[in-house]
Amino acid sequence: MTSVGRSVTIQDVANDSGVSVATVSRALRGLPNVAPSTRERVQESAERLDYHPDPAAARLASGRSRTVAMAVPSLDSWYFTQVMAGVEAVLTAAGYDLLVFAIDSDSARRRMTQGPLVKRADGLIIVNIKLSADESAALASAGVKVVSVGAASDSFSSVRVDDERVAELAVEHLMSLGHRRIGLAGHGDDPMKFDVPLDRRSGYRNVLERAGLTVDEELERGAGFSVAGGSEAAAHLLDLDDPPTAIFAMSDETAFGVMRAVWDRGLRVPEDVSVVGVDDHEFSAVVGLTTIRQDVTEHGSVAARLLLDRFVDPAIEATKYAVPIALIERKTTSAPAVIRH
Amino acid sequence: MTSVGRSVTIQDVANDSGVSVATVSRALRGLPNVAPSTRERVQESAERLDYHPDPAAARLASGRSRTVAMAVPSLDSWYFTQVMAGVEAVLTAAGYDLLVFAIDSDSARRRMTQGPLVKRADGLIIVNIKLSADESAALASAGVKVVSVGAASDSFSSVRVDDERVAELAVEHLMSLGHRRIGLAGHGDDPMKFDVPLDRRSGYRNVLERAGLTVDEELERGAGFSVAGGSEAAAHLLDLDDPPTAIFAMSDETAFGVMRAVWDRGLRVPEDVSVVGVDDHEFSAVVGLTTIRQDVTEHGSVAARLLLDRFVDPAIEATKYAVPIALIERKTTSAPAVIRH
DNA sequence: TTGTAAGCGTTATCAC
DNA sequence: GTGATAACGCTTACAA
Repeated sequence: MTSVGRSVTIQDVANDSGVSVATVSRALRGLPNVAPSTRERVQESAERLDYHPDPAAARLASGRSRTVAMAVPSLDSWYFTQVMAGVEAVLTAAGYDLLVFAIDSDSARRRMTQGPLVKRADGLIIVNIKLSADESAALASAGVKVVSVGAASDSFSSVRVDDERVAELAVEHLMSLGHRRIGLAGHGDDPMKFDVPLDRRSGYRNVLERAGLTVDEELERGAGFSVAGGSEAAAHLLDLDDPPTAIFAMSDETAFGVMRAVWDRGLRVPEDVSVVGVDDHEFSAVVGLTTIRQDVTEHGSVAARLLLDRFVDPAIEATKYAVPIALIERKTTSAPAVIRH
Repeated sequence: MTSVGRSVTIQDVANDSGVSVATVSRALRGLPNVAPSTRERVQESAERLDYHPDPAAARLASGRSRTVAMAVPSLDSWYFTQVMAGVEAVLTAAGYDLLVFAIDSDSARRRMTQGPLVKRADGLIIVNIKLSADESAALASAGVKVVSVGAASDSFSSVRVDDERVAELAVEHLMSLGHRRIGLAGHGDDPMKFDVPLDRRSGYRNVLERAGLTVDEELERGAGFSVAGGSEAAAHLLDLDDPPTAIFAMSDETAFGVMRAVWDRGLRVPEDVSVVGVDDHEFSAVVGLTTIRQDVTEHGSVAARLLLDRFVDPAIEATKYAVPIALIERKTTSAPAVIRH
């Protein structure tokens, strides 16, 4: 229980151990060219005095902050916070701190690339955010390393799944059960900034086309990767003159919304409508949702690791890491009960 | 697109606007004693040069970091991230940054009160974490303001719900439907650090005792406020010789796990077992879970606001803010189908 | 192997 | 109302 006031500085440790502050700095950071006996003495002093280097001073002198920033479109989505959990665990183990930003407006977006953020963090992990060339350049020139989760990029490393394949797995599964009229919930409305939905739509179309079916754009309905979005999209699809017998939702949360809309109409899943999601959300097992599984936490831990690697070797080349996926069959998909029309 | 290298400093702005750095600092921070014309000129220069003060330098000189840290037991819980969303929104609006820590080990806990964290943040928001006297003292002497969400405290402000009342509402509802044998899922196993479960158990017992029923400890089963915890607790309760006809789960996530366990046994909700949760999770409406609603995001925004208030007036007294609650009746509760034994 | 000292970019305390 | 200038606590050449 220290008294209020000035805290222990490197100078205190230097005095206590009878060496200069420079030596203390070297000793404590494990730099070479320090006599073992000296290092030991310094460490002992630091420990006894409960010394902790001031991060702001270190940042000012060295330019490095041992902090990484993470930017997500929102904080109330399961996916984003799950990624964050993966990021945090790896960062903490490496002695880095995590700064979190929700990028939900243009001003927030500007703050990410221009504002003081670039001086506060050595690296930036963006999730489901697509950087413009200017934004990338600004970050690069400020010396901020970037790793992207969700969206690919040529200028920095990224971790994502093969989104076309994700959709193909889902739709192939539905087709194999006999479905021919398959709805799509979730191709989103912001293609400028985020291309996951577009890739998944491509995968969806690929399978239909390969099977010789014509793509009916009426069956593709935007949704916000959220429960509400899924409900809205499904409501629309089910009101069609010729409604789908199955719906591929672009996330499990979207799928939950779809299921809700189905139930609200007095229909049953999967008897009347089959549903497939993506993620393998914690609740999917509870409600028996068939889904395309991906380890979301791993997205985060891999991203953090790629970033840390980049810190130790800035010359390392940008990689595109693909997380594995798998179809998990549960109870929301079955053969269509009736052949319609 | 600036070139790589040194960024714009206060000196550059000073040169550009023809005043000293001291004046620039004053002008830009809105301090008094600056001629309006000067201030305008400085602001114009800063804008044009795209100047942003270095947070580390400011922190070093002023002692304030315009950053707050948030510590949660884990990042993969809906509750915590929802609180975080509320915190982030308020902080961002006030120009503060958010540092996130998962406190899932003793070393993480130590880092929170001793390590460099205290030099990185002006304030700390803890969620469902109970500080020891020593920890509180350490934080206080380091000048870090604390606000607690979930756990109350005498030394700093807190925001929470009336947890006894939460449980009472839930159990009274069950009793009014005719249930007499009511299970409790979730009183946790870490009473040293977190007293929400204990208060909820008190509320649960209060209602039973008021009704003249005897409390059967066999019906009280720990659970980790998670889906898995709920399943485990429910499995145990349902295997009792005289199983409950209803279960009060301490969170919606716990309730989902309870429901799963009920279904796994071939039983139905609510026909065989009624279930009530707490939170009003986004998915509760989807599955029709009866619950005690609380605005979780608001927990976070209120906490952040209390902290910011404390920054402007450190002498402000510690308050205990109680967030409102309400019973939301849905489809998981009904009268017990059979009067047992 | 160790010490000296010059920064790093601000803020704050004085004078003026 | 404005300007010097001394901190703030550390890192890092450069010397020794």
